[in-house]
Amino acid sequence: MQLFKRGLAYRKKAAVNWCPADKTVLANEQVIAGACERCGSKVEQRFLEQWFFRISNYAARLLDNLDHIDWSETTKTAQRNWVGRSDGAEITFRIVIPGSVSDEGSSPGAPGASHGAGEADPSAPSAPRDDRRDDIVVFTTRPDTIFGATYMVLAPEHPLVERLATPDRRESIQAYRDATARQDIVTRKVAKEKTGVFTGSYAVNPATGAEIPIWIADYVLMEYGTGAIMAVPGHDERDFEFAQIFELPIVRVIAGPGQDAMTPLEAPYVDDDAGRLVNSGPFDGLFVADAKRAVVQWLAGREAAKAVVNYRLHDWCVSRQRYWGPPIPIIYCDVCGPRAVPERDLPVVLPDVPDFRPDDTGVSPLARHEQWYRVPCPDCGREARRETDVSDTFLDSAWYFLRYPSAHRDDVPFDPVMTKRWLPVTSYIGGNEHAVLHLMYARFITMVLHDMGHLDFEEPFQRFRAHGHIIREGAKMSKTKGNIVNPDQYYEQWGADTFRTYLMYLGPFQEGGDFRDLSISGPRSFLNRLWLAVTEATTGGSPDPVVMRKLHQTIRKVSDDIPRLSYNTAVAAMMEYMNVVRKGERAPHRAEVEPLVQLVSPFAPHIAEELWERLGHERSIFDSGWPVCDEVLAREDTIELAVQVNGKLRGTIEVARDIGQEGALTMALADAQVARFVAGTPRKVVFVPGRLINIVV
RNA sequence: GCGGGGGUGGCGAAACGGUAGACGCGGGGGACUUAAAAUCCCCUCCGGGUAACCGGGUGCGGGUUCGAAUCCCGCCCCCCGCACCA
Repeated sequence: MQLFKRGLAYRKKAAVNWCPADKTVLANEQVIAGACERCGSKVEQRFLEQWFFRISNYAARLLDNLDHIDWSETTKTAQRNWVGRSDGAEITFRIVIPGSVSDEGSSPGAPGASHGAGEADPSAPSAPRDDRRDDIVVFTTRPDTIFGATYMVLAPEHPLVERLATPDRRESIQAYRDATARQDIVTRKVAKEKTGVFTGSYAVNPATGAEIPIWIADYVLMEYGTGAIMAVPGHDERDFEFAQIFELPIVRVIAGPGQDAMTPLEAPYVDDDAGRLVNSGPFDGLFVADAKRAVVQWLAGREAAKAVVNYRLHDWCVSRQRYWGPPIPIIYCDVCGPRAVPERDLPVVLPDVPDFRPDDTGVSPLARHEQWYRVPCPDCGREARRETDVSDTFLDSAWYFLRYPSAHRDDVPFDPVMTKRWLPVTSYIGGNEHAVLHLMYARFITMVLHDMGHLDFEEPFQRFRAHGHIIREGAKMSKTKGNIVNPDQYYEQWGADTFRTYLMYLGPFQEGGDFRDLSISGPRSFLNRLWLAVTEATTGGSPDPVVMRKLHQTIRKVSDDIPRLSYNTAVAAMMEYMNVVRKGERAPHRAEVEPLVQLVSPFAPHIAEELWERLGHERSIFDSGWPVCDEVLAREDTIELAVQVNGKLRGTIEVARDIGQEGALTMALADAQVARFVAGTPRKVVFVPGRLINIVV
């Protein structure tokens, strides 16, 4: 509702995927090769009035902020690609419709006949017309190639198509538009053999003055840029393919290394770093990067072009024609238009109805319940009706983290004091499949709430790390694929603590891998041995200093590893310590194992809590704090120093921790094994304190 | 096609440019036990050698360095995202 009031929520007609058998709208992800993922029926395209959020208004911020937040690089890259910034220009082309009043007497002839580039005089470009109604604006990232634009393509849905279609072409154009509309949204956007139809009309290339044919083709999408392109087959793969099929002229306007302006084109030349302009009048010889600016500037002087940034990011469609979901809180009044439901009437509660399934009309199940949707207009009191669509569940997940600390408040979504204290989220871990959905939506909603003054931060998650995915039966585990492993069987056989510890120990947290359950007995026996060590621990005498040293080294290691998400090495370190504690048959001292129970507690909380109680503590282990490494106790007095000769390991020597190079060299040379390889005086000695000494001979 | 992550024993994996394979699984041998479980002790990268040791070894080919799994250049393969976005 707040988005609506700020003009960030709006309604428009949009194409959706519709499964005729399941009678439901499908997400693009649920359409596999043009068919419904569940029943295999051929999916159709339908046009429905839907609610959208203007996330595209935030494209620049969603992109720029990525440079300042601590997220996995892979997730940031996915978001950058999704937002998809393109720097380019909009260029205006004048239209020439044969036989109409705007036809200025030219005789176009057949498409592609004699409308090549380069024959016009670019120093005398055609003057801009006052009447711009019939102009076509295209978006391009390659304004430098305009001298090679030999035809134009509009999306079949482009509103000017009807005007451009000459009488002899109308029928085939309508047939093509119908065929395009019948395609489902997914196959429409998949690269395939190019198809298209000539409209019969022409556009004037503002650089060359040439009249170039205007085609429609479904490889141009209405929703990106302006829905129209200038086609440069000499330097674009798609245009090249199209031009070959329909025998349209292909002109070279950029030459790169190893090919000059005369070499015939067998494939488009798309390198934009090394190329220089040719056949481009005053711009010949310029590098592409410079030409981009120069051409736009030149055309801008005649109001035929302007620099433009385009984003791939589309507005977020939030309407769902389902029963289960939060009803969109809007009331339609014939007089007042769409009105927000007054705050005092929120939330809009779903009616208790028996028939909540979608039907084949494509409208929401709620639209069948007149007694629910008929309400008076909140402004004028006249008869009005509720919106009957519900909102996308992603809308809820886009702000749930704001609600969590404030779940006790019934009167507001989130408590300002709690929000200030707990948010933004310091560390967030999730699947990378959310990189462009949940994580993008949550950032957008947070930015909006920030702009409205409700939050003092605009990024919800300071740090994000993506966990890996466990692969099973060749696929990522998922509920819809049915290849999940049910943890219940593991809880029963091994216990939840063992299973948790095993999962953390399995491998690097941020990488995935194939599922296998062969080695769960390792973590299990570790916990068994922990249990024995703690329950058999004595309090008499004093702890073994060697064991205590290892204990404090382990505290340091585990404390370092957990924030790095290096859980597998943390568990390994604890196992390693356990091997020291339970060496032989000796009963460990209590001081040797008590801090270990605390280290284990995040991994095996139940056993840790139980052992903690058996150690005589009355309060929970989770109130006990975290053990701290005592660096004095952890320090080694003597170390093993590696001895290399010419970089090859020839032995190790036991030396004082802080031994210097001189002492180490003397001891190393005294070692018989080392001496065998050292003949004469060393040419060079490399000494790495505490690590190794390398004698170069 | 574009982008990201990987390639190390029989397996999962460790390793600030500094002793490759920690830790665990699997395998082999042994102690305790009537027996089993649990526990405890050894061995387990490859080749040679009774052994001490020697040689080789981190996908492939080069390079930098006293020293490379790690850094650089050029390849090969696998996984994951995105993709007719002008």
